[in-house]
Amino acid sequence: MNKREFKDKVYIELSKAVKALANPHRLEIIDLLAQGQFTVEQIANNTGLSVANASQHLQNLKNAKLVQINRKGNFINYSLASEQIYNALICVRELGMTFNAEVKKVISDFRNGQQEDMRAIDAETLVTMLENDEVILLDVRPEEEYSRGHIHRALSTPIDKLGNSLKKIPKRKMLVAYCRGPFCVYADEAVAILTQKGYNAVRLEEGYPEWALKGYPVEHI
Amino acid sequence: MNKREFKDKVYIELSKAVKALANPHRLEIIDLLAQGQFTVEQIANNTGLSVANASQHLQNLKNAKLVQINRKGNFINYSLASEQIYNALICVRELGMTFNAEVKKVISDFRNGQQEDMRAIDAETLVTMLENDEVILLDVRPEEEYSRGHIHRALSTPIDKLGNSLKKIPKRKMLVAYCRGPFCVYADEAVAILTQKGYNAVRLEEGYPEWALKGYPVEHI
DNA sequence: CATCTATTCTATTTATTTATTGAATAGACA
DNA sequence: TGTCTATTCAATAAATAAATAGAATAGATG
Repeated sequence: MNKREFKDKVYIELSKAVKALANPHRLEIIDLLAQGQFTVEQIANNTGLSVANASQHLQNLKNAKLVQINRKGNFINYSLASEQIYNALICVRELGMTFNAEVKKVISDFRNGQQEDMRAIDAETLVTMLENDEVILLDVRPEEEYSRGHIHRALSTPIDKLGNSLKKIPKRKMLVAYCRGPFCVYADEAVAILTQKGYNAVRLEEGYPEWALKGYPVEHI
Repeated sequence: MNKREFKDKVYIELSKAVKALANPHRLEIIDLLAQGQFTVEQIANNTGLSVANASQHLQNLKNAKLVQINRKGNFINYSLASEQIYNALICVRELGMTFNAEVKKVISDFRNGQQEDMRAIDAETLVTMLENDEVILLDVRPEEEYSRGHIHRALSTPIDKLGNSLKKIPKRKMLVAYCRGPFCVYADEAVAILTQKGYNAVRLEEGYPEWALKGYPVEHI
């Protein structure tokens, strides 16, 4: 094997891993799987794909060793093969958000369209606020995802049942809502509703997976 | 814009950045550009591409804002748009090397093919050794790349003129050779030659760009 | 201004990727 | 054992990406 053959082989193999990530649907699937395991149908529903199409993309990710399966009864659950995969997604997200102005534009357009000034606080600030007991932290993801793991001291208030949860929440404290990550809009929706109801609410910049990856305190049941 | 449209747009834009990296030749080009700026022809020569083809790939990278141009006389020099791009490459490299066993295999096959036990030391070890004046550090990249920037206290001993350089190098000290990065074979070739001539030589795990990115001492002229 | 040359563009062919549909499969459970 | 069902496979069509070769361009230099 000469130098050129060696380099060709190495870069071709390397590009296979990148190609597995080089598709909008697969990026969305990885982002979703960072919350935990999901069946093919759940993945299809969450991403707007047909089941067959979702399955194909999952095969693609599985071949690249980025996801793994785990059979439970009649269902097959897909999950990330390792935390490092999410790390790569964060890397790629940084790249996209830094060098593709369009990404930033789409996000700010969407948030402005919601007619809310979506201020966000970061993980470090939240840690201090939680220590001082200044805030109530709301996990607005579906309950199932909360139960798999959530930020220490967060309450489960799924976005679609937010109305019910409000009764228990006093208005005098500041609320912080978080969800799956920067491209998940549950927290935005929650802040919009809460603000409209007279609460003082902001979103957390980080989603649950990033929070956990940074080593901040989490709880599993 | 509804939720689905928003997500579709975000992930499509995000995938554009990834698609720019999802090609073996473009990965190799990025790896090369981490050494500094190169003309289209230099890039073509270094990667085994035709000039027209290299130019096309460069346009692709330019559209994704990953590389920038800088005109000098009759030539156009391409360089990475920011250090962060190389960061993304490292991320992707980690992903590939961790989850694609084939990458590791190709590398070890190639090194074994050279009939040398290619031991390597890491940056931290080297720093200590340099402080204790225990080693001579050799930059075996082309002289031009050395002159753009190199590791503090390294000598320029380009691989194709290594024979000439040897006269000045005493045999009693250990030699450490480094080059462009993990997929560059100059350091391997150098270690093979040096060992064969009776020197005690090893390669540095990191290439120059990684060394610099980690904040270890460098020198520019 | 004319020429030279590094680079880019255009057109074409070939290869790869994606979505869709309907059929096939593999495992669970009665 | 047979049925049920979640998932995958296979075939096709449509879209996108890549390599090649030759023409075009833009800027430098005399």
